[in-house]
Amino acid sequence: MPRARAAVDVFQAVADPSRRRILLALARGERTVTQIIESITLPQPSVSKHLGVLRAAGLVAVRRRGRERMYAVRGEPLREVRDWADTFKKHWDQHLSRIKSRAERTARRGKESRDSSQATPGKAPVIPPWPVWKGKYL
Amino acid sequence: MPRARAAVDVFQAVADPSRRRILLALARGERTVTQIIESITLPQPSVSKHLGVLRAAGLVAVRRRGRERMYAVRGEPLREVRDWADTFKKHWDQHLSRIKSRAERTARRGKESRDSSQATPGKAPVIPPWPVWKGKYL
DNA sequence: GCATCATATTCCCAATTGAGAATATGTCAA
DNA sequence: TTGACATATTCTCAATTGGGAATATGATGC
Repeated sequence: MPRARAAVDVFQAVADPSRRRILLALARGERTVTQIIESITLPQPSVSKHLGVLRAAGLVAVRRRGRERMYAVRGEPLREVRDWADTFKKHWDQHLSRIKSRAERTARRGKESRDSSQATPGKAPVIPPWPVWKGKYL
Repeated sequence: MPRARAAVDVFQAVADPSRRRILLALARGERTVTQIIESITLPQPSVSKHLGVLRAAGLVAVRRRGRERMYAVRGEPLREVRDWADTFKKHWDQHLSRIKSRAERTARRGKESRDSSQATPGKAPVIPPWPVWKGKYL
């Protein structure tokens, strides 16, 4: 019921592209906020705010060095993300073989009349052809 | 700079816990919307809407079976999530060893210029102790 | 102290989000 | 056709979000 806040939930924290870019910039080693700002084009307050979210999610660690702050990746929370996605590995392995078998089936019969509107009683494809719009699946 | 919409971006789509639960429910095989509703406690319109988002992200496939609809996981987009998170594997592998080596380096007379913020000569941990609240890092 | 650099915080705003209720669409069965 | 069932869509609402500008805090050097 409670909405997952980006300030706490790793998946939410990682959902923002700017934050992923920040993490990527930090992947090679510690960076100051100024260095991060240089690598990704984003105003300083935004970067600081994103860093705050990443900090709240435990994804970065801070250390003071003089008047600057060194940020470093703290990758451990990402393990959950990886493990979760990895759970579905079989589903993306299976995907191609499914497409393949479907293609073979379709090729064996000449033309397909209509697809998702009516499933053929004998063999109903699990994965229908997917409408694509702007490079994304609809 | 455009905000990533959940209806298109995989990371966003996966950021919602309810949607992750739906995917988990589908992980074992095709399910009807009603079956999904039964496995996760959430009102039907919410489930349908979440399924719409998952569909828009290419994470599920639909197939009609009579008056019901069978949803199935389409895991391929999750590969990007996994690969991205996997990029940081070294950061959770090397986490402890990094603290260790840095502690050793610093202990060996930390020449590292001025850590004017109370660099306790002897050990300056890269990762400060992390405040935890409700099992999450703050 | 004072000016300056580095970073964080606050405030405002438009857009997105997710829940919930009500309603609409579509399909089967009698 | 009528009615029950399965699912989707619409609408409203409150909360969250991210950007931008302005401002605040904090450390350094003179």
